[in-house]
Order: sequence, then C-alpha cells, then structure tokens
Amino acid sequence: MNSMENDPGTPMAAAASTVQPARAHPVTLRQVAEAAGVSTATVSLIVNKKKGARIAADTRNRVRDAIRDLGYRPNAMAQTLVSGSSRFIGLVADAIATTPFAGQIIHGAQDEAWKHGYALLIANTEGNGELETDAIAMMLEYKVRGILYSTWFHRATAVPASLRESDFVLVNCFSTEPDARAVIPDEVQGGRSATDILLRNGHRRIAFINATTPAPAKDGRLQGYREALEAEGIPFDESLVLEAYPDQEGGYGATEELLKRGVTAVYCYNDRMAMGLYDGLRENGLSIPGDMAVVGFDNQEVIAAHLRPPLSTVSLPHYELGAAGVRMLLGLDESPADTAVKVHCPPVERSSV
Amino acid sequence: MNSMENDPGTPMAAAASTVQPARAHPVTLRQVAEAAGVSTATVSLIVNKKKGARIAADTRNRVRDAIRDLGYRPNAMAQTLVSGSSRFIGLVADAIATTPFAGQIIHGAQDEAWKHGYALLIANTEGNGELETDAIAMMLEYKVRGILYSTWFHRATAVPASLRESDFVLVNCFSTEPDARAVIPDEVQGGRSATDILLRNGHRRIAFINATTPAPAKDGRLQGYREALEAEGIPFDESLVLEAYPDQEGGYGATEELLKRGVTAVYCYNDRMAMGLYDGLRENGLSIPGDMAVVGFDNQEVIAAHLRPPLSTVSLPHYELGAAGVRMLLGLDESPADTAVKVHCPPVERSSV
DNA sequence: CTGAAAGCGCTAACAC
DNA sequence: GTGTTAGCGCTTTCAG
Repeated sequence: MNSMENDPGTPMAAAASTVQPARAHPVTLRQVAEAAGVSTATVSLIVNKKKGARIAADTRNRVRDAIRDLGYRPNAMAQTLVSGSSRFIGLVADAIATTPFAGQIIHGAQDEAWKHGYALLIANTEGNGELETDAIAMMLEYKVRGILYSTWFHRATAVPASLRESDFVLVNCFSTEPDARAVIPDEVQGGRSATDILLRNGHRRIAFINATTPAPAKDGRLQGYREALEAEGIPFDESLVLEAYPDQEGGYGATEELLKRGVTAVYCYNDRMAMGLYDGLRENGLSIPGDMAVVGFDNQEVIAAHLRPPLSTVSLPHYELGAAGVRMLLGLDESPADTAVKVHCPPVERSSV
Repeated sequence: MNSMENDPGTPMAAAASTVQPARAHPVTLRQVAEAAGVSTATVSLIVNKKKGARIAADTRNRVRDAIRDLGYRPNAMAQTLVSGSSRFIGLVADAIATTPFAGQIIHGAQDEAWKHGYALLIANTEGNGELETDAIAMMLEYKVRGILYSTWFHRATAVPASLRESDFVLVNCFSTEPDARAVIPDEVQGGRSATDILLRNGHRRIAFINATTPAPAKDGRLQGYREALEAEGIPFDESLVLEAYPDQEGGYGATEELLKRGVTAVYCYNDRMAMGLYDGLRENGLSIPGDMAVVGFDNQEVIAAHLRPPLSTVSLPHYELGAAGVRMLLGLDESPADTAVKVHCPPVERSSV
C-alpha cells in the first residue's frame, strides 16, 4: 500500500506528500490506525504500552511503522479530556526575576515535576491580586493536578480562595489557616549553623547584624543565633545585635557601630549585607578574616562565592523548596496539614572565617 | 428549588451539598445547563460572551446564577480539543537558575504571553539533549502554539529536529540554518555604548578587559569598543585589550597588567570582572572613579547596583528578549527568517565613571 | 488477539 | 432566542 491517490480526504494523503510530518494538520490516532489497517483501539494499546495487551508482533510492527512514517504525536489534550486529570502542576510566583531565588524554586519544582511525568505551568503575579486570581483560574481550567503557591521571600501569606478549588501547597510561605500544607526554610537552624561556624573557629564575642524589616527570617535567624550561643554557654548580649536595612548599603553603614562593639566576628542577616560590610571593614584597614571573621546568610552565588575572601554562609534551599513542594503535592512526602514542613539550610564554608 | 433529594445522579446534588464548589467532580457545562433549565449551547454562548448571541436577560441571569452556585469552571482541555489549537506557548531553557538571566527571559516571555492570552509551559533541559527532546515532545503533544528555544548566554545553536514540528523562535541564540527566526542582544551596540560612557567623560586612553572564552559577546563587545573609539578618532591600540576569565577572579587577576598600561579608564567584559577589578584597584590604593573609571556589561543587579561606588554598565535585555520572542512567535513583530533580530542593550550610568 | 462503540466536556452549525 | 446534534482525538469496556 505505498501507491496513493492524491485525495486530500484520505488519511494517507498527508503522509504521502512529505516525509517530514506535516505541521498544519496534526496526524491523529485514527489516521495511524487506518494506515496500519487496524482499529484505533489497537493503536491506542500499543502507543500506551498497556500491560495486559496481547498484540501480534506483526500488527505491532505495522502500527509502529505507521506511527513513524506519519510522524504521529498523541494529542495530550484529548488524553487529558478522557482521563479527567492532566499532567500539569501549576506554579504561581509573586516574582520571577527580581531575585535569583524564585528561579531556583522554579528549577527545583520543574525538575521534580518532570521526574514524575508532570509539566510545569507557571504564572507570575508580581504580587498583583487580580493577576493572581486570573492565573489560578487559568490553572484550574487546565485541570492541573495541583498548584504550588510560592513567594520569593519567606513570609506569611493568605490563601487565595480559588486556590482551594485545587490541591495546593505553599512554598516559601505559610498560612495560619487550616489545611494549608507548606514548605519553608528552617531559619532557626540556619541561624544556628551560621553562628556555629564562628563558634567552632574559637570566636566568643560575635555580633549579629539583623534586618530592620520584619519577617520570619528576622526572628528565626536571631533565635538561631541565641540558641547557638546558649549551647556554648555564652550569655546573650543584646548590645551585640545591630539592625540595618538588609542590603549592601545597610551592611556598609553598620560598620562603624559594629567596630565599637569590640567583637572578633560578625554574622550578617544576609550575604548582601556582608558584601557591604566587606567594603566598610576594608576602608577601616581591617582584613577578613584576620581582623574580623564574617558569615552571611542566603548563599547568593554571584556574591558569596566571589567576594574576596569568599564568604562563608548558610544556604537558603530554594531548589529543594520547589522540589519538596511538588513531592508534597503528589503525596510523596509527609505533609502535615497543620504545620509547615521545614527544610534544612546547609552551611557552606568558604574563607571568611 | 432549595429542597433537594439526595440523588447523586442529579446535577443539583453537588450544588446542594456544599456552598464551596466540590473539588472531586468538576462541574461541567451540561450540569450548569440542566440546573438552569437551558441547553448546553446556550450556556456556551453565555460563558464565551459570543457577540452575535441574542439571549434573554432572564435566561442569562438563570445561567449566571447556576454558574456561580455550582462553581463552574470551563474545561480548557475540552475547549482546546474542539478548537484544535491551545493557548500554550512552550519555553525550553538550557538553564533556569544558574544565573538570574534565564529568569528574566522567562519573566519577559510570561508577561508578554499572558498579555495575549497565552500560558507559558516551561521546561529546563540543563543542556541535556535527551531531556530536551522529551521536553519538546511534551510541548508538541500539548499542541502548543509555538516554542521559544532559549539559552542562558548568547550563542550559536543547532535547531533540534523536533522543534521544526512547531512554530518556534530562538531566544538569546541563533542558527545559520534556514528559517530559524531569532532574537539576540545587540552586543556591538552595547560595546559601543559602554565605551561611549567613558569617552563622554573625557577619557581617551581606555583599556578593555575582554573574556578568554569564545562567544558572540566576546567579538561583539570588542567590535563595539573599536567602533566607539574610531568614531572619536582615537586609534585602536591592541595593547590596551587584555583578556581574562570572565568572572570576579579574572577581573581581580587582570589588575596588575591593567595598571601597567597607564590608562585612565577600563571597560570590562562583564560586571563580575568589574567587581573583581574593584578589589584589585582598591588593594593598590586606587579610587574609583577618581584614579580609574570603570564600566561593566550585563547590568547584573545584585552586583552592579550595589558595588561601591555603584557600577556604570550596559544592560543585557533578557526580559525584552523573552517578550520579543513571544511577539515574534505570534507574528506581532517583524521577524526575518534569515537573520536574527537584535535587541538594544541600554547603558545604565551609575557612579563608577 | 482485535474491533465496535460509547463518551470525556465543549463548540458550532443548523433547526425551530 | 434557544435547542439538537455532530464531532474534536482519545481511552476503554465489551464482544467476538
């Protein structure tokens, strides 16, 4: 059956006209079936490699050939329609490119989703409520398996009503409302780890430059600092805790105050502050870590790994947050409905201590 | 009709049992129709706000109410199935979180796609060919409107065969193969702009620290430098062009050589090198811009905006690249099939000059 | 081992 | 103005 009349109505026409699959009119399962001289059911069984299906080798080959020749691709929309549920996981983010952070959440979610045969549908809301509602509606209409609702910095959030029409998990944020599963970074442990790096290197008088901006990170990182000190039997000295706006300028600006404290080490709320502090310290002729040891928080690659000297810090596990989010959504991980799951923030030591 | 028999077979049952829309069994158009006592066609017309449809106000209200009461959401899969084309645009990226760059391409693409009623389906390939093939196959199966094939740094690329089964445009990369539409940054203009910043501030002896790594950026940024010099009638001096690995360490390491050249200004291949150079200059007791003016390239926010002093640089228009990519895909922008469209790299002046 | 047929939720003629 | 009906491409009993 390799001769063909050029009848645009017959399924063979498309295959005949071009070796490359035709882009215009996608090839359907039915066309494959007709080309192979079998029923659509048979083709379906073969395409989906159904376990219990007993297909003659000959039939199987004819179908395989037809699939290849016609360049057949299953229509996922049709599959989804009959099966009822799609292989999509939605990810709504309040910022996509403002920081490298959101990118890592996306990355982790995408890798993990892919691993389980799901594709990621993403939407950026820029914190705009209307956009957010639309984005969630869109995902619902595409019958996503579930939705990951993520924020670029760790914070409390309200659960948009429409989110509840689907399975969902909060990523890098949490809610006090019931039945809101969530994954967040373990700030307290992170703060403890950061302080421990300093402690382990013999420092006893350690300052903490905290953020001025209220956030779970502000409280958690401070608490971690206190716990680490306490574990070493070092009394907490409130005067050693400074506050500044959490960016380079804030860190730089805190230098003077810091130097008055007579400390040998500083733990900064984040890497950006540490970067600014580096400048301040240098201007005072101080060397790192010789005159002052410093650790940061966040492990913002572009900064931390390339400061001079490279900065010891604690990693904010965004990739893992995204991955854990989809595992939780898919029911692969434990997921208490009443409390957020905390992800470990691994310390990464470089040479600033 | 607020009394109801608890018959799971009747459409009303779902609505009756809960005010919140039921998650388990999505409400269908047919159920809405039955609840409102009209046909599915009528509901469809109302849901889609069809122009020519003449619907009685009373009917319209009954339907609206039913939709609200039942918490009806259209099933996008079914819509797509009948209409034949989906409202998806695929974005395949070779790196999602390695740099903030890819995130901005995603961001731009997502915003622009959304603006035209499209959702973004993303896939990360980490440069893995097999993953890439799978990702493209997935997008094809979901009958995407088209695919954006993007790379995190500007480079030449081959066009994967399956990409041609769909509409596509290359973003931040290009191919010499025919019919491969592409959007890339205008490196030459960027290099010219960077050099111009220095020229405009009276500098005549300007060094360029280029990358050692071959790339369109390496050639383009150098050519822009030459063109800018030439436009000012300054002869090109090969000895003023150094090369180093394009990161902080490379910039730092180039300091010594640079100082031998007796220049008053330096244009760095990228911001990371400039950051390293800042350290090198400082160690030599030199101030910026007093003793040496410096400009970078890329406008990597975390770095450039917060160095001390803030770095003048040229922006790599990733957001715009993503947005332009979808416009081109949708046929909204001019898109020559034989040559890549170049996007302007806007200079951003801060205080390092 | 394979085919016929029903139907997933929706839209688009075309009736009435 | 509104209902009927025929599919869109696919999966899935159920026959044979």
